[in-house]
Amino acid sequence: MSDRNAAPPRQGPRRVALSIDVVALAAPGHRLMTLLTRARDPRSKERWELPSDPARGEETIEEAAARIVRAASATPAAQLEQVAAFGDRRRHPAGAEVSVAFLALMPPAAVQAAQGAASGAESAWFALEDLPPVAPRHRAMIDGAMSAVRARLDQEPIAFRLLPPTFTLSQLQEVYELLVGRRLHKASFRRALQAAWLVEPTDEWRSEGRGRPAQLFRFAPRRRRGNRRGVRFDGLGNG
Amino acid sequence: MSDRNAAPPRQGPRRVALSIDVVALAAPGHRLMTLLTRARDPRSKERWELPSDPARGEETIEEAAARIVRAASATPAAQLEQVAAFGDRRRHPAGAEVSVAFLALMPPAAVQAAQGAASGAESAWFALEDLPPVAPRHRAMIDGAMSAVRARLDQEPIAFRLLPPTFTLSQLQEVYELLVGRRLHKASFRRALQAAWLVEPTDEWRSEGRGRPAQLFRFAPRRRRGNRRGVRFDGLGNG
DNA sequence: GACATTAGTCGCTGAATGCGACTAATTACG
DNA sequence: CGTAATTAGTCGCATTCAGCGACTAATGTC
Repeated sequence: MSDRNAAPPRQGPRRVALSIDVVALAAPGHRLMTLLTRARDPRSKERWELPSDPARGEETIEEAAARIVRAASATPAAQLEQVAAFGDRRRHPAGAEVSVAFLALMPPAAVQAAQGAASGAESAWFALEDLPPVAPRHRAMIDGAMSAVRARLDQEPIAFRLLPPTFTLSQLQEVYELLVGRRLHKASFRRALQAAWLVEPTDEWRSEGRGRPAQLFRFAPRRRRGNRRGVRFDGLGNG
Repeated sequence: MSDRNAAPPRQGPRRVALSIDVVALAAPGHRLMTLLTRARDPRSKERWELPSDPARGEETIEEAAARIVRAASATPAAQLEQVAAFGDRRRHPAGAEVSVAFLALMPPAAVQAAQGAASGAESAWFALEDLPPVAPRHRAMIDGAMSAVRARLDQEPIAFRLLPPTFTLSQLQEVYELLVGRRLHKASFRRALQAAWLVEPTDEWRSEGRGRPAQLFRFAPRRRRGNRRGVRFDGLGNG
């Protein structure tokens, strides 16, 4: 991608201060969490911000996002998706004119790994409903990332990237409930799941304290005779 | 992280050659069309490219997209939506390292206006299935724009922006069919439309040559008791 | 051993979808 | 004229699908 700073005709578009910012999302316990880093600019109004950095010379913006996640978290992202570019006048902590936001889906292990670190670490996980103040552009990115999640939830296997490789259907349902923001009916959820051919059972069972043990499943999508059929719920009540 | 090779705090992110590019979409006759401009760089491999320009100093990226449309077409966009940022290694005609693609929904009048202009004009409309070669990044943007259209078609009033203020239901169905890329069943389409409370009839009728005259409708969405209900079709056959 | 707790399934009801077949109103053509 | 062709618009059936309560199953707690 060319920095043809040589002589002739055109030397490419105007140069703009551009940042890549990452909304890392995890669902460890019973709530959604995101990863923030300490403000690097001591004059910054807010004390926390999204992991962010400019893209380097020969780096793709998606590669940059992956690197930024690795720098802020011990665990790499299970999946990276672009959210949008933000080029309005909302303030960015590093003063970027334009920023590209990425959504990083993180396995629950990423949060547990961070818990072990010292509490004075450079980055920490926060519950989404209880975030510290962040710069306006970062707030817009977080909101935009959650909207994107809800919009794509029934098209892409987002929930599975927030779970360990093997999980119970109750765990899966809980993640879906966190993402769509309401309770789902158990029987309907499982029926929709079966129709979508997304999971297959393992022969393991987990007994988690009280109650009947649950069967473990793994993510195993099957393209069944071209019937791409997402997991759709319209208005499931409480279950 | 960051090239902090300088001395004091931080002086904002690295500057990157950034362009704003627009996929203008229209549905004048029985096919989808997009607007291309003549390649501005005489050494360019391709002779046509998407309307494109860097964002100016105090301009929002969306404002820049609106300006770019106005520069390439006499008619302004009926609606602008961001598609995505493209920052991979695919070639951009102006050598931009990162580009933000916008989708511009254009009324049919935009194409008729352009037909009147001289054939040697700086921009021209091309049928989507029969585009001249464009740079790889522009091709990716066009494909991405069409994917975005299909993904958002049942959430947002995209089809209406491609129609004149008043239209027949057959016209509306044709636009939907062009956008989703398959035929729809007439009765099911109208039923879904009615359930979504998106149109209201006018008292005008249009007789278009042979056949029974059709009633004209206008776009008039109603938030009916909180039932946000898009126009959903799963597998409508031919009608 | 009764009870609480969690997992998993069944089956009914009402709503939504796929689709063919119908009526309606106009032009084309002999 | 009158009949066919053409486009608009509606009806109603058969099937599928979503919402939901109620049930059984397997474990731990007291």
